[in-house]
Amino acid sequence: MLAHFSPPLLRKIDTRRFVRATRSTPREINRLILLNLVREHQPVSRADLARHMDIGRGMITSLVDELLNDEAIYEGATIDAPRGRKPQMLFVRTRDRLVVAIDVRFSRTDIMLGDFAANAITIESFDTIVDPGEFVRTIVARTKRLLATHLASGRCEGIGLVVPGMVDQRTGRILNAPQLGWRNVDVRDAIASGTGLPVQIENAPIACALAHVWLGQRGRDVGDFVYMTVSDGVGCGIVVNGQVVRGHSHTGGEFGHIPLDLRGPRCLCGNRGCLEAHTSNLATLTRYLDRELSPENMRAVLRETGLTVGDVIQRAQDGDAQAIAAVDATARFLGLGLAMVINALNPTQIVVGGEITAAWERIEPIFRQVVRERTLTADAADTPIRPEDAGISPRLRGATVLVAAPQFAAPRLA
Amino acid sequence: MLAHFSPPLLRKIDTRRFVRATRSTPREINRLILLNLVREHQPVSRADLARHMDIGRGMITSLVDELLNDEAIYEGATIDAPRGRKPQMLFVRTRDRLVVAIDVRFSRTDIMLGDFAANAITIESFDTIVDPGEFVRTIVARTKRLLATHLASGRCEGIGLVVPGMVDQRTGRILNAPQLGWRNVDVRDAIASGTGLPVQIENAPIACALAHVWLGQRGRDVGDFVYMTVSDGVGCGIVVNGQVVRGHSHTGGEFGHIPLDLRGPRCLCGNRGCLEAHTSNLATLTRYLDRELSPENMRAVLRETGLTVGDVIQRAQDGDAQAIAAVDATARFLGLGLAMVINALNPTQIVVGGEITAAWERIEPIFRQVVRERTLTADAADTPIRPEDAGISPRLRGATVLVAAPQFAAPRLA
DNA sequence: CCGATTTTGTTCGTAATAGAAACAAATGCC
DNA sequence: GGCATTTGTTTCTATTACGAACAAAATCGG
Repeated sequence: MLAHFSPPLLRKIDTRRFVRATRSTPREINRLILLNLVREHQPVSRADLARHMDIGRGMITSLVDELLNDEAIYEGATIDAPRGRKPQMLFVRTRDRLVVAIDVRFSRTDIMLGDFAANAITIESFDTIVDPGEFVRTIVARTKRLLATHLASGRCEGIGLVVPGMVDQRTGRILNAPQLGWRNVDVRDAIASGTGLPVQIENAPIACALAHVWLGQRGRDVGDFVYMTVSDGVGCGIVVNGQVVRGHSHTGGEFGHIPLDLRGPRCLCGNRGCLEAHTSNLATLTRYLDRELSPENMRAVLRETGLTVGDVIQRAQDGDAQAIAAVDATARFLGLGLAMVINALNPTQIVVGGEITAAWERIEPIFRQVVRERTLTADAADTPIRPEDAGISPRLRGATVLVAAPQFAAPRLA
Repeated sequence: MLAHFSPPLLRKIDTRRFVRATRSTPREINRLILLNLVREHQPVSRADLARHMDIGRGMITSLVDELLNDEAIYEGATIDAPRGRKPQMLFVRTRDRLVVAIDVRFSRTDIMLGDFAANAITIESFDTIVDPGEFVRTIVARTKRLLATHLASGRCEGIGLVVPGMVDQRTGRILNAPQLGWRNVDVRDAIASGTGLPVQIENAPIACALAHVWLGQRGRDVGDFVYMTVSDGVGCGIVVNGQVVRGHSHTGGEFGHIPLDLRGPRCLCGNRGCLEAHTSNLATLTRYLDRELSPENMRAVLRETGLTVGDVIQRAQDGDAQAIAAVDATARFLGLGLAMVINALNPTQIVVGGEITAAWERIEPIFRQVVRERTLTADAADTPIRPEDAGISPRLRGATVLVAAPQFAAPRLA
């Protein structure tokens, strides 16, 4: 008998769109498992793989031959062993498989040429173009130039595009990206036909969560966690049972617009008291400036003062009482948001990304206290909450994963 | 190549505990698909199944023979057809496969002997026994008597136990059931050894969600939805990507203790302003009585007045202004809770269970208005919200499903 | 230096099984 | 009663997991 989930998740087979097993199904599954084992244990020998999979070495030879043929993996040097024939090590091919990763933000757009492991070859940056047609033309031109310049580095397998908004995965359309003013815009197909490359598009928090799943530390359990971005907006990428939660109409993870206080500050979404209106960069900034947060005066505030949250955090660290108060208040509200996520989903951990993580040492004890007060069990209260690792933009890493991960992801079956 | 999720869910294969495919894997998968097809399309012929699965009839004959041998299905009569040989219909065996379903609530416990389709043979009810040892002895004795009395009805395949609290599926222990005062109590293994039957235990909202998945209308999409119980407590059973969400420490779905208003009424959990403190039966009742909701005076209020939410709803329907105000307020707060769920998970639908559904026609327009105000897209605002169908207790149906569903659920693979 | 030992990787034979096609059975129609 | 039509079974074949034998490559001990 096949093993069932252990806790039983009791997934019902959808009798309208199931995937039947064929004679080649076991081979495809095992080949994929093998590829993932190489990915996580490389360098690794065939004999090691046989032990990991509890399968004969003969089977491994045949599966490895297929993967070598497909250029999914390659053979490296033999390695010293204490006794016996020296094993030949296997590696996943990443260096010469290229991805164009694009991160579109409110003011700036980054475009990176990198390999399958999200190692950057070049990064360019330019002011975000709000007109969709112009945006597509620029992306196509820059992509072509990048690839022409780095022709020798390898073959480009696709373009990953991360946008600040909701994406309909079926059509590839951007349903709503308030920061860009885009509603029901299709840039995916235009870029794909312009460049001749497959384009994957995804909303930012989900892309960051995927980056964490696929490029996080080896061996870390990433089956159930939440990635919370606290930046211009506040949103969550949710991973449950190893899979991303997109929601029925692609608007899952919008914890940012759950109200903390019905009498709270006005939010850009039009309501009052949203989590986002309490904890976004703009919320912290306006709190520091003692101004009202509203769609109307937001750009004005930014222009007049030229301040960013980074500045407020810096001033807080320099002892500015007003800045300390503003950041601490953000930390308290963030605690309520985190408690909300914990109560709703009880993830193994929450990863927090965004500028506010620069003040981690200050905010951590504050939000932790609130989380303790607002959760029901000791385990839940102790849910690990970590800041996103610094380094390459998690969104560019996410964009890369959009192209690379499908080659490694588990198939749908039954 | 195997089909990938479409939208790509990019499930990463867990390289520490994957399930490898063997030579018999395709057969087991296809056998399970076949069984589910019979379940959803019965009565159904072999030729029909071959068309559904896009597979040769020979294959079907052989798979059906296996299922007949295992007594998972049975052959019924032949059916009239316009031309050709009359098809022989197949059915899933449910009538003579028995389940003891137990629903433990705050004051009463129900125990039902039913078949695999949750058709009741007998239902008994008794005052809930709070002492775990005494509880186990009573359950064991009643189970034995039930089975002895109805020996002829079939073979009992297990006991399903639904409790108002968090359950650790690994150990089967009840971590915390505030209404019963149980903390880290193991009744599962005691009942199992006392009766010699396998016992499945689950928390109430998840069990109700599972009942909806497995016993809901045929052909309805149940891959992404939330079951919200609004009763003594307020909790959610979450189903995402076809699977139940339990959470890392088994405390997922606790939307009831997310605050709506930090200055709101005190909640039994110790905090202020929880959704539950605004919308539970007790919250509605105390609001009607204009009393404060608090752990201390709650039982007193119940004893003094002898009132239930049912009474308040009845009075509201009879035109009692105070009752109308109380119910309408509950509806508004419920709207905030529903909006919270929609923003967080964007489910295809939300099913609401509990006494409050008796006032559906009154509360529906009120919470719908709040949901519209507090959601971000038109699709989200229009999320179908339905009351639980009346009839057999959804919790007893859930208890039955705990025993029956594992025989039909999709296997873990890769 | 050479055989024994150990470990890695390959090849080959066997049993199981999906898939296809032929066959048998049952029914209505002309 | 043949013939068409549909259902269900049987038979055959190509594929493939699995196991075992085999070959290769290294160390070690005498």
